Amino acid sequence: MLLLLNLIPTKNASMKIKPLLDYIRKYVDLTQEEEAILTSKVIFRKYLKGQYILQHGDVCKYQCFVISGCTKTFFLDDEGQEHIILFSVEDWWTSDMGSFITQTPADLNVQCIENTELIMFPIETTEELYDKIPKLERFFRKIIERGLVATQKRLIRNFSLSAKDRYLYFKNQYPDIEQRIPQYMLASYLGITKEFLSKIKSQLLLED
Amino acid sequence: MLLLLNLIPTKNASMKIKPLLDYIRKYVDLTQEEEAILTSKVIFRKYLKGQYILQHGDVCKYQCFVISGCTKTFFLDDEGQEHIILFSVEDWWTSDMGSFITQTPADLNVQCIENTELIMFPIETTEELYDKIPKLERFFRKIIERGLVATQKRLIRNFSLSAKDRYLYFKNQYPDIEQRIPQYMLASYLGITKEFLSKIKSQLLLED
DNA sequence: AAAACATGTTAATCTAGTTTAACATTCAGT
DNA sequence: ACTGAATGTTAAACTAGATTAACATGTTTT
Repeated sequence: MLLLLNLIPTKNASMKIKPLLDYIRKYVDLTQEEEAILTSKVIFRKYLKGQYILQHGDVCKYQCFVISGCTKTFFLDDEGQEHIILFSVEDWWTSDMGSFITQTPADLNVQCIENTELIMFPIETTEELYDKIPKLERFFRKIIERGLVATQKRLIRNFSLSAKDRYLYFKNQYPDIEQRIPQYMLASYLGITKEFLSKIKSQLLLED
Repeated sequence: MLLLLNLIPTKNASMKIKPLLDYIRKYVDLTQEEEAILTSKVIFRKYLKGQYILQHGDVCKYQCFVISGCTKTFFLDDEGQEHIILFSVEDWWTSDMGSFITQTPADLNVQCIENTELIMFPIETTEELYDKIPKLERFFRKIIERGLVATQKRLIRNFSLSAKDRYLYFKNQYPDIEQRIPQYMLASYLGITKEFLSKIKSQLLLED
């Protein structure tokens, strides 16, 4: 019975793709035909907690939209230290853009820290999709613009805020994410050690 | 005589815009008509050393391509400390993308640290330009993708490299820029104090 | 040529954040 | 219920980089 249901891809796909279409609608208006073309060109996929969507050294073949779950994007420095640069939850994107646009081996790793459902845009169909649906190119331009601004602001925060203020900013900006991830991963994201994050939190508890 | 020459805008413009057209050609191929439309929609402007192209609090109305000269993009933190996030020289871009895309007051300042010649893309004609020349939207998508990757890599470097290694990276990546800017600005860009940069440089001199 | 200002150096003291290591706690697997 | 692995806390010693301040050099302005 379950197997049978899996043989009806369009119905299945049209339900799963809803979060993405809702998201796209905030930026551009697609016709029903355009939505159908889009649906036919993307890939739905589930990963289990711990699985890698992208591994350092592999060429990044997809830009991924997260339907459910949570991923961490990180790299390992020369000492093998893990540095998390992004958590992606529902309605966020993940990939190694550098690897994707140049089709060279990735510096970054993307690993699921929860069971995760994704919609993947394969590199082979991306240009075709832009040609067929110029509005999608506009959409991607806009979200990449926003991505650039967000990254720039993060850079600024790292320059100008103390570790404590970066933690408070994160807590305030993404109140739900803190509950979903281990503290040592948050410490890595904030650019500090887990011990120091622990110290910051106990200091904050004393303050009020 | 000089005045007379200035009355021939097209010829003037067609000479000045060459560096931009050469730059665009690396990403997309424009027809002669498209190049002419582009030329008619952008603004050429010169600034003197010290002048501001954008000031914190103003809404950013332009994305600027640098033909000659050098600008610094910076912000002031709560203590009034200046943090430089970008130097833009020939063939680089500058603006406050966050302010530009949302048309809200800028966090950033852009100031010329040399006499600087720019080509400015005004916000009012940008969408029109994208509609008339979809290849330009592709062009901007591509350069913004590259901008995002560069910013992300800078974030990674700030997390994983020591001040010394960040300095060496800069020196290696932009050997000519170091000669054009005062050390205290480079220190600000690297996220360290000018005194510490001075120490790093004297340490490096001792090393070999 | 002097004054004034911008930039650079050196060195002492200070601090934010790291490292190490010992000990709790939580939670999954048997 | 027991064990081991993953995660979290605390505290001491340590280090990268900041701060302050005194002095040096260079470059505009008058």
